[in-house]
Parts: sequence; structure tokens; C-alpha cells
Amino acid sequence: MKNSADKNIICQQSSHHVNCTECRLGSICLPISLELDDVQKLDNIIQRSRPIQKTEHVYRAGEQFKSVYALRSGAIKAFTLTEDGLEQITGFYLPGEIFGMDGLTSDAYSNSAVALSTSSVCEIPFSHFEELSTQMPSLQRRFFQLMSKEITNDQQLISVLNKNNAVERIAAFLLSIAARNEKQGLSAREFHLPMSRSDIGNFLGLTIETVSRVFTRLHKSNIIKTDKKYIEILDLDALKGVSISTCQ
Amino acid sequence: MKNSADKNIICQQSSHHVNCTECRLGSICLPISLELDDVQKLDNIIQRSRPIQKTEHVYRAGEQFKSVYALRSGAIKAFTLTEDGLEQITGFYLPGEIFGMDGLTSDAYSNSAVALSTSSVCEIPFSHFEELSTQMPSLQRRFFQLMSKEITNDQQLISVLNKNNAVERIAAFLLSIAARNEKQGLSAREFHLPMSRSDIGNFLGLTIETVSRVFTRLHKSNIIKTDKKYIEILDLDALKGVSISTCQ
DNA sequence: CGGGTCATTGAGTCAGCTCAAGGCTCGTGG
DNA sequence: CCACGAGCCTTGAGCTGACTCAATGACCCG
Repeated sequence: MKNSADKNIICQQSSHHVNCTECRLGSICLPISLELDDVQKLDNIIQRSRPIQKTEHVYRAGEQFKSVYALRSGAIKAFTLTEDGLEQITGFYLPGEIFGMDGLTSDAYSNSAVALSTSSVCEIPFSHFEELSTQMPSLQRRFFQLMSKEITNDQQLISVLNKNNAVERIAAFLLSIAARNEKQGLSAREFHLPMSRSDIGNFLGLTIETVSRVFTRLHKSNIIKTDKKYIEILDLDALKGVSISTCQ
Repeated sequence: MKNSADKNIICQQSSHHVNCTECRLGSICLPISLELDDVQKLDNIIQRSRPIQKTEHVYRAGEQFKSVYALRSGAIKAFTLTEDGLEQITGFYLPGEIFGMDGLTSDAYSNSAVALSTSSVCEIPFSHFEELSTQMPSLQRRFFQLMSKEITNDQQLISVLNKNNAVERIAAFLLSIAARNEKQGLSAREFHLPMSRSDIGNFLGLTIETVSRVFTRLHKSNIIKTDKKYIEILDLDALKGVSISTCQ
């Protein structure tokens, strides 16, 4: 609420013209393991536009694949529509993470990507990127690794969906968000969830009512403290205990 | 049964020393879109060993990542173990498909891969492959696409697990196997499932009892004909009708 | 202040799970 | 050549966790 409003302002200040060498996310984003002048070359092909507002699309399913994207600030959800027109969320992306890699197979995005809050993204035109990758083996390797990471994340989620009940799924989800916040240098103990209860339910294969009930249950047993989208982890070990495994 | 025994013999005959240019799977496997002499170069780095027997491992979770693999004949299942030691199958691989791409992220395989029946695999040592990719943009592109395909397959499965009930999941599964058989030039209408009911259940997040009940239900309503692992699709439209979407 | 969106809480239902028993097939050994 | 055991599959009966339906509450924005 008040806090999240403040955060948005900060995000907007830091956005737009910061290049890769100055970006505070350099250590977790695409450029890891590149030499300084290679980072410069990468930076040269990256396009940065004005921030995207909540609910705006970065790309839509079916559009021609042109670029992959790095998230600089905000949050993104990626989703497909099922045959019968239902939304299925396939992932949430936080700052420093890459999205759009689903578009490569068929030269068209298979997901749509929308901003969950005001977000700035770095667009990486793929044809340029591909060319650069052939010249920079470490960039090629890095991208292979990122795609592989996406695969193992998805497989981890499959495992959670197949084996774990509602509480375990949500605990795993919270731990995943916490870990990814920490990676960005933010708190793993308290944070704002960028997505709605309904988005969480959609992602985890639960109804919104079940998500809500689990949150109150975890709150009442003093494992987490919740206030709308604000989450504070009070008893990390207990949360790990109920989760068993982590998703994404 | 009798048929499947025959098939294994055929597979073994065709295995081992066939190189990429002669392989009947060339049109669906890694080499698509490569020039002839590029296929030769690719072929030079590929290692082919004696066939793998049922239940033998190609690699184990945690082992150092060294190669990706193309399946020439047989069938492979990939799986992880959850914290509490339960198997979670993350995918089945049929001839012409590539597996092992989960190992790139952390330089160690995150899955184990075992043969479901006698199988021959082509091993592609990754360091050589990477080097070749920098010299052959179309190979690099092809591999990006294959990884992207794996991502969209997994996301498709996530969607099926989140949205579909038991019958829908199994119908989608059968349609996926059928389509992939067809891609190999085999029948999409009748085939042998290489995996057990228990493997299907594990993959689709169902118990073995539920899988069995759904199979008999589909059989009794004359949509498919089942005899153990032999499947014949009698009414494709009806099967599509109950599936809604396809998984992997 | 009113209408819309999002979240919470309660009550009843059901799909798929668990537990249990029995059948089929194949390989081994007497 | 048959008997036996081990896997794998099928079928039945009863239970339960998450879903559906419904109502109410909290907050935001015009």
C-alpha cells in the first residue's frame, strides 16, 4: 500500500536509460560471466522504452517472435489461453529475470506477457542477439543455461502440482518468491506479492477460495503474517516444513 | 506382445552405426535445416554405443552434465526424486527426440534418464556441440528452438494438470503419444505404450487405479481399444472431444 | 455515496484417493 | 511340465480435500 507506492516511484527513477554496466541487476541478469567489453556489445543491441503500466502487454500469444526481454523493475505474468478460453498462468517474472523464451519454437510467442505493476523491461532483439551469441561463446552458453533453468523450473512446478496439496503448494510458492527477492538483494523475510490471490490460484491449480483459506491458516498458526499482498515470514523453518519442495 | 518383440529386433538391427545422413529420423531430429556438410560435421562429434537395456540409466540426477542425447529407437523416461524420495516423471522421450537439456543450468543433470525398453541413443558431447554451434548459426538456432519446445511442452503439461480432470488428462496424453508416433512415420491410430500404468499415473498426477479405471471407461465407450499396453484409437474425434487440449 | 473489484468465510458436494482383494502373465525352479 | 511367486493391472467400497455456490466484508475510484 503506502510502501508499494513508494517502491514504484523508486523503480521509475532507476529505469529507462541505465545501461547494463551500471544496472544493479547485472550480477543476476543476462550479462553474468561476460567480459566488460562484451557487456558493452550486448548493451548496444538492447532497446529500452518507457515503463509499461499495470495490465499492459509486453507481447501477445500468437504475435511473431522478435525479442526476448529482461525485466528491470516491476513484475510480469506470462499466460496462455486454453482452447475453452481460460487463462493459464505459466510463470511470474521478477527483476533480473528473462522472459519470452517460449516464442522461439514456432517463431511466435506461445504465451502473452502482461505487467502486474508498473514495469521497465529491456528488449533484446533476437536476431541481433543470435548473431552476437555466435561471436561470444560465453553469451551463447549463458543463454543455453537460462533456457535450461526455465525447463527445470517448469519441471519443478509439475512435480509440485502432481504431488503436493494446497498448503504445500502455497508454502513452496512463497519460498520461491522469497528466494528470488533475496537474489535481487531484497528481503527474503518480508515483501509484497505483486499478483492477486486469483493469479496465485490460477498458477498453482487452486481456487481463489482455497488460496485465501490457506493464507489465513498459515497466518493463524503464526508461520506467516499477511495483510493483503504484504507477506512476512515469521517461522521460516515451519514454512519449509510444510512445503517439502520449492516451486520455480 | 508378439508385435513389440518383433519391433525390438528391428530397432536393434537399425542401430549403432547408422550416421545422421542415413538416419530415418533425420527429418525430425536435431539436423533439420542443416546443409549436408554441416550434418556431416555434426555427425562427427556424435558418439554411438551399444543399445541400452530396459531399466538401464543413460544418466543420473546429480551427475556432471556432459552431453545431450538424441533417441534413435526405444523409449526413455526422465524423472527426478522429490525430497521425500518419491519419483516424479518429468517426461517421456520417443525416437527423434532430444533429452538431457535439463542439465545445462547447473552443470549437473537435474533428472535421471532410464530406458523403458531396449533403446539406442546418440550421445552429443556438449562442449563440442557448443563450439560447432558458434560456427553454424542454423545449428545454434535449431538448439534454441528445441529448448524452447521443451519449455512450451512443460507449460502445456502444467496447464493440463491445473485445469483438466482424469479423463481429459489421459485423452490428452494418448493424443500426444499418437501425434509423436505419426511424426516418426508410425501409426497414430494404433501403437504400444512403452510405459506402465504406474508411469502414466505418476506423469499425469493420478493414481494407478484412476488410470486403470479411465482406460476401461474409454474402452467401454468404444473410444479406444486397449489390451495391456496396446492402444487402438477407434474414435479420434471423441478422444479429442474429451481431451480439450494436448499435453506435450 | 454508489458501484466495482478483490478477498474472506461458511456449508454442502463430489472426483479422485486410500485400502483391500483378486486376476493375469511371465520366469524360475522343482 | 507344472507349481509358485513376483509384478502389474483391474475392480470395488468408502473417505476426504478441494471445489462449487453463496453471502458478506474491505477498499478504491469516480
